[in-house]
Amino acid sequence: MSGEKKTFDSTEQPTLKIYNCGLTVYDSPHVGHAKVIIFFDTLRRLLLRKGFRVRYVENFTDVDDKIIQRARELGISTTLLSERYIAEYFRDFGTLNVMKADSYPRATRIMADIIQLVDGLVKMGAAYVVPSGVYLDVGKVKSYGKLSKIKLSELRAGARVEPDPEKKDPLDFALWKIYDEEPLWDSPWGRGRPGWHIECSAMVHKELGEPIDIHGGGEDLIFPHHENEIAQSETLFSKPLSNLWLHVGMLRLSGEKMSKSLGNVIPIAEFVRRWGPNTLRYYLLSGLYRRQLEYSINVLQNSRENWRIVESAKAISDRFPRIGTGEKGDQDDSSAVTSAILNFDSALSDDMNTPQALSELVKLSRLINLRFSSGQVDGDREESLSTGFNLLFDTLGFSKPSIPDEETKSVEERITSRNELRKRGEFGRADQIRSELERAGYALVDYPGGTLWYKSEYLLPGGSE
RNA sequence: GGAGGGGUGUCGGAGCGGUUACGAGCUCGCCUGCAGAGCGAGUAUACAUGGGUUCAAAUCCCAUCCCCUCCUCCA
Repeated sequence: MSGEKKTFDSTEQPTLKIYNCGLTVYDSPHVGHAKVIIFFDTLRRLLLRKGFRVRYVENFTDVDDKIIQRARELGISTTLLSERYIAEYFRDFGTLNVMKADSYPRATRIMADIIQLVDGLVKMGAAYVVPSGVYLDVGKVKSYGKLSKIKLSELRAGARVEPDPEKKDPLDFALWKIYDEEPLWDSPWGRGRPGWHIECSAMVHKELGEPIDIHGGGEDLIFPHHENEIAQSETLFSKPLSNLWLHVGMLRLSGEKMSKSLGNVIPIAEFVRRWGPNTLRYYLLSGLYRRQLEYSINVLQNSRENWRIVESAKAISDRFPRIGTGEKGDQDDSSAVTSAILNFDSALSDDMNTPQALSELVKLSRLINLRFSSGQVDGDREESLSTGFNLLFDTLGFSKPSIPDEETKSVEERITSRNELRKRGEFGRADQIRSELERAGYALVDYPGGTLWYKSEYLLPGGSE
């Protein structure tokens, strides 16, 4: 709201209430959505590690003009359509290793609460009823415009939509729209459906209670959505809706915002198939959350090169959990670990500086790769490079691909036969096995004690497909 | 037109008054059966432009130019 940073203290305030404005489910989730969701996922992971308890709520907008239109085109019900995309949402964000929210309220499931809020606003005189629906009277809200820092007169001057003659002021917005086409809900003012903004006010009220600690979403929601939520909730409950607002910068594709309306979207599923989930996370965290990020092959290749270093270190540290703890008493990386964690925490604590946090992860990764390549892998203490590395890795929400047991077995068998061939000097056949495994997505690294292998996102087709 | 955010080396991207951010890419070596990972050296002047403040500015101030977002639904 003020554009300033705010400090949370886990001892004074053990539980944080966070609400993120989720998706309107009429199409597949795309990488622009992932930018917001992965940001909030990382924020949650940091807060949890810092000792907070977090109650995180994210909604689905499942009644909306676009959903209705889309369902009509496909000849299916709006419920079926939104269920389909909600299922995709869970599938895609599952592969991106995003933690589940504590609750996923849906507009259609809280109609009674929505109606109650609208009714409250009408009774207070802050909203009025006309034949087309119920509108919030913006003139009754003294601080309207405080979030987006816009003056009413300027908004009116710049308005791009023709005013609805039934509204008192062109800026008044619908709380309830009266319709005669499905889907419909009964209300004291007539059958119809709710306005977009009121659903979030209702969900926050029901699930968390005002004021919440953090309210977030994409920067394109600042106006009018969040401004209107504030107008509704604060008029009704006379207390702040949220103590802090976090808005995530848009993802741009060739200079333009990636959005469903413009049709220039990359679905998450498609991205993951080409680049992998961790490369996406790395890429999205490689810029500050509040800044806009450009989507280009060049940048993605960059992220993928960085991710390669990290995924290699992950494989090494899982194989050698005591790496960097004093091989024969002469090698101890504990101070490197300590300072990496320190820098990492201070970067994230300062308004979630994920690019700096990533650089600490990469530094530790390089150190692990270095120790591995020089054979210093079996330390003698618990606290190791790999402990520190995993801490950063997990806080940023990276993941390791799961491999079915049978596949693990078959890969290991092939590696064994490759190593027998290598022993006999039959490098041609050995290399053939290696390249087959690489085509299947497995990276092989020979070292004096054997062969390390792992599933690698670097081997995915990337932008070449 | 109004509001908000940006313009940093080949590229991504921090920094926002004084220290090499970090990383990727490329070149040449080393290491390796070959790879991978790693190591060493290099990749001229990096901070949109023009003024100013200061002992000192990418960082503060003033102008100018360019880009994006919002002012309709959008993460």
